[in-house]
Amino acid sequence: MIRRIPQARDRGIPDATVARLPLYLRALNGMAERGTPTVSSEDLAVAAGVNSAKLRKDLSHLGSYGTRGVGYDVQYLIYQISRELGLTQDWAVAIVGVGNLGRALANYGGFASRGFRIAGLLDADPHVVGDRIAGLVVEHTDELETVIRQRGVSIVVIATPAAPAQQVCDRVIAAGVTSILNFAPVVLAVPDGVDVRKVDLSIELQILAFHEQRKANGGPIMAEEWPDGVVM
Amino acid sequence: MIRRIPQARDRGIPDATVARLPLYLRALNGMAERGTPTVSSEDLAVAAGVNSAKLRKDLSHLGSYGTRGVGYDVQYLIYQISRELGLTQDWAVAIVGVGNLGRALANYGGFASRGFRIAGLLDADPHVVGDRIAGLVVEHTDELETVIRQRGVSIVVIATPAAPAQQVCDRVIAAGVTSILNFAPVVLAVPDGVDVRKVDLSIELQILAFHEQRKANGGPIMAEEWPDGVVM
DNA sequence: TCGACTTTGTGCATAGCTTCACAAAGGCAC
DNA sequence: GTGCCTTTGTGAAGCTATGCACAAAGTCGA
Repeated sequence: MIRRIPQARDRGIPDATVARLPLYLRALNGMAERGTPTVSSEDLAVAAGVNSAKLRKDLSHLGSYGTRGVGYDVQYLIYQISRELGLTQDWAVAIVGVGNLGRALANYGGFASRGFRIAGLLDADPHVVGDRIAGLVVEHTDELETVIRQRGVSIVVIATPAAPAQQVCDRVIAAGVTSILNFAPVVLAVPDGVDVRKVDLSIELQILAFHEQRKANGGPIMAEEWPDGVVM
Repeated sequence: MIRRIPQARDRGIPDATVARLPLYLRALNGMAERGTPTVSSEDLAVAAGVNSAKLRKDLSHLGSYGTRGVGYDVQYLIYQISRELGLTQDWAVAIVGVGNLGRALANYGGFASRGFRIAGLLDADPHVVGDRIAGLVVEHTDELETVIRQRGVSIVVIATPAAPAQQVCDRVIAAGVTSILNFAPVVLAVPDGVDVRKVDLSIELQILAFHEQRKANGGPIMAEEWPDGVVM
């Protein structure tokens, strides 16, 4: 039926693997810049901060792209991972909410270099609309649907406060978007078929605080030896 | 070295659970603001976007704080989760790197409300040093060790570019910090006993792109049914 | 007090992820 | 070609996380 020539086994890549592919890609790009022609799973694993067996298993899900006794060709592996992640095509991204975070995202260089093109910046605040940020003029959120449809936006970043996030979410989904990156501190309700990924800055700090508290209390072993405290 | 004593009465809370506690906490805070006195695991699970059995199992790791037939007392559960996460104490946080992202973090309200006090903003750029952001004056990174020691900083946020991140990391560890939140796109090398959590904005987009590409290609179900193509 | 009803806490089965360990595969020297 | 060396790719084992299903434990009205 449909020919998928370069891709014999792109079925069912585990989520955990997909989440690590960008990590490998970054490590590989660093090696490519330094002119390294090939890399072993051991070296790449160290550069990416993972176990080498895990790395090999991850890569085996993409195909058999290594050479036994030698390792992986850096350029070829970069291409294969990029293709698997969909980074060989151009993705139009819109950022909704141009506060501090939205500005930081708009100016973040890590997007453009990986095939993500910021196609629109939108905000509800008339004082922000018209500002020029990272080469784009901020538009009013009234234009949300128009921007999405006319510029082929397929990924939307929500960087608004918590309150308007769900409404923005509903609107972009109605406009056909099925991939959302959410920075607002709310759980977005979305229909099946829509992917939401969430980044929460304060959650990460809270997880750190948990571990820090453990350390301060004399380590994880002592904790269990505390007597039961006052119970309500 | 860390002793691992697997004990029956182990108070070790699974990492997956710890990562969800802040989520529950936020949902509970919303309920507390609306004056809700008690909540069932079912309702709280919906608010947090998880399965109710998972929520109950997570909470059971903290203790038996619910009442059968009734649910959980919102205020009491907030207190217990906060205490477990270490949010009942005050954490002094320093942010290194006051670019767009550092500014966004400094102005982010979600920190102060959870016991995280920003005790220092540092940058290497003399043009930025002296700026007043979120009530603090930006200091030069030369002062890093002084700021950490004199203000009791126990958590450091690295929001610098990739290049200086490892050096900043080394210095804060040398100054006694063992919890680091890293926004720089590098894998930080740290000794045992130091916790690093990493937030990478472009990785999240790449994961979204992967799934978006899958959808565009006819969905993940069809993929398995494609015949094997040409293999290199 | 009792019985109907609600909701927790958890045993258990399952699914998914990680790590080990090693046979298979390729390069290289001679 | 042969033998040795390196490194991949993967079967299998072990570990962690998930979700079902239900007994236990509590509330509440009569």
